[in-house]
Amino acid sequence: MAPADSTAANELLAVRAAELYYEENKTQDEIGAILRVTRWKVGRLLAQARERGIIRIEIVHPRARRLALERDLAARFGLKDAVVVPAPGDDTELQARVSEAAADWLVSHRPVPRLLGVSWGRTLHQVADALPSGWSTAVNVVQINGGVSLSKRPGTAAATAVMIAQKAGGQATLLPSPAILERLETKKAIEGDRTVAGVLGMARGASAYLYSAGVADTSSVHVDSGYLTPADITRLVERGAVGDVIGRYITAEGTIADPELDARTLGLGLEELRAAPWSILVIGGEAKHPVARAIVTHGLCSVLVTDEHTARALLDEPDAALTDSATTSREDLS
Amino acid sequence: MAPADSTAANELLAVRAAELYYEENKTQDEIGAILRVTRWKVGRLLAQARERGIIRIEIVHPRARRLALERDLAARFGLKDAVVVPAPGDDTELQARVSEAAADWLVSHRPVPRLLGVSWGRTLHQVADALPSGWSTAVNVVQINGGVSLSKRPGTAAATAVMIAQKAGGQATLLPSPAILERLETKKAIEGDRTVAGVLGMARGASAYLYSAGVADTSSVHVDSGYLTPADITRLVERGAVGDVIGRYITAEGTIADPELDARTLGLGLEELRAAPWSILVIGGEAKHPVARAIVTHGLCSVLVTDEHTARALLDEPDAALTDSATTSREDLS
DNA sequence: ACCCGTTCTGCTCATCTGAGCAGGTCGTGC
DNA sequence: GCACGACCTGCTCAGATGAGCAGAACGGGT
Repeated sequence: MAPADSTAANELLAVRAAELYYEENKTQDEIGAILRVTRWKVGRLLAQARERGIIRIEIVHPRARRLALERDLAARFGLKDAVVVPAPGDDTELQARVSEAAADWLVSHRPVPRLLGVSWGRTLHQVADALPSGWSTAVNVVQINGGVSLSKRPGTAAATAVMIAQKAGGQATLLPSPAILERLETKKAIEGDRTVAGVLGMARGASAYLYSAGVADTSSVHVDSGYLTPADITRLVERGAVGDVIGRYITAEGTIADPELDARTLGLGLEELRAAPWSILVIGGEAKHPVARAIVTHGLCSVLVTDEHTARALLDEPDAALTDSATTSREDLS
Repeated sequence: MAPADSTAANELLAVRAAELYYEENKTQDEIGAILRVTRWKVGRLLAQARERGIIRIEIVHPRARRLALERDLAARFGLKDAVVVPAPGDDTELQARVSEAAADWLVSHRPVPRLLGVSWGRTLHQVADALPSGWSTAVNVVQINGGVSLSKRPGTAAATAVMIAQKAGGQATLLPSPAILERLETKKAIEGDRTVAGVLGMARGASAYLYSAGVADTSSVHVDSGYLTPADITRLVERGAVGDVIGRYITAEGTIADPELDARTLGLGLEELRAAPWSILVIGGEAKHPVARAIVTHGLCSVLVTDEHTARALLDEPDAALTDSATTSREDLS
């Protein structure tokens, strides 16, 4: 190896070259004249400076993306696509950016889905909002899980689906049913209803699913909507639930946390999500890291739209194959 | 003007183009294919992105410099040269970087000074330390103000000068005298001494001066060395002193704060500094902003080596000459 | 002293990129 | 309805840049 002295001298030269090139907009030739080296050496110095991270290039824009993270996510979890946006400090702003990015993805995604299955929630509503009118032509929309009929703000679930369809000049088909039923028989009865069965059938044939996920805590929409009590949530958490996917609470291992409750939950199943050609998960924020990990590591989505912190959290975790990750996830419960 | 929609669409395109160009190292041609625009448009989008500040390029390195600030400083204060280094959080580190930058400047400065006049102090000592052995050939060094004979660490003033000379393979000539004398007669007597007069004469003929400056407070080396009492400092501050330059306390207006004290101070005068072809001020840190401003605005240095915060502080201050058009001149800087 | 592998240097050449220009597009005012 | 001007687009062409190569310089081992 060359003596340390020459390395250090080169590094200093590289810094000077970088300053002149990037801050002063000089050509490599001019820089060569100033630093008394050939222009080829200037080129090499700049290449070194870039490699060593002396030059930091950042794209500062709310709509910027983190392509490197996207590539890593797709490779690590076998995703068809990933979208990662920079995370602002503000959590509300973060949700907005992630939703906007999801809307962007939908707009530019080809082929355009003939029929889009959607869930509902705050995130999905923001995605709908962010979609430009006429974002596509004749995309029909179908709900894939029960709505919020008990909600304090009734109709938001329906409004989301309708808005998405309307803006694409298509029709929305709503699932006229609560998300979770109190009794299994009721659920079966509703499921057996011709209309409901028809919608579910249509939903199963959708060419893409768009959904978000909730956290298993008392701030959940399910509690808010009256479908679950705080006590239900506590029980779910005791059973290892990290959050819900289209109404179904799952554990870190990607399994149903409470089969009895799940049986009373109306809508598409996890397997249908997993089997779909395009299942797009839109999720952002620190609180959702555990659910996001559960979904992504168990193949429940094929496209992930998220923020860079979530992306890094997912990538930092050693591979799920390691057994002791189970014990680790238990600690989350305490 | 074009409709807002197209502007926004362009901005988004510009962001995508920037990502592909700077993060993915794609050519403008490839980007054009991806974004479905011509490669010329990609070039224009990138230019726009750069103009609008969407792309931020930063050089992260301890030896990096702030060339834009250097240019502004030189233009604003009529300096022959300026060196501005990025400021780390740590103040000790900052001093080290500024000193190192001063050493770098000396090493690469042409023509090499035949005789270099130096002051002393912590900063100067660090500069000496940072100089590489053999940084130049046959540069002789002469002290330009009295030393710290009363100091708790005697000899550091001498050591600084000697080290600088030694590393350049030259001779150091020391000024064998205290910095400030108690009585005017003593000062005159010493000044009249053949040796001292000879050194001072030599100092007046130096081709460059290298010095730092002290703050007018009780942490000053002069107090530490016993030349001044805290009470003296208080009196100086009352008279408007902001700090000392080669032992002489000056006000923000660039004038001698206390002529009586100044008369008892042995060494080069301010006028000699001002008249010198190369007078290099090495100064860094928040506390020294006022002295730095006094020196720089009154032409006492022709080369300034400092940190970016000090540089910005100097530049932010509206010009002393312009009273009401201060805001206008701010805009000019952008 | 000599050889060999590694790194560095300056070069050619093909490619990439920005400046500048002619023609097209759009909105505006008469 | 039409002409005008501002802006945008795609182009030519020259200058800037990176890949790849042959020879030089260097360091270490025998």
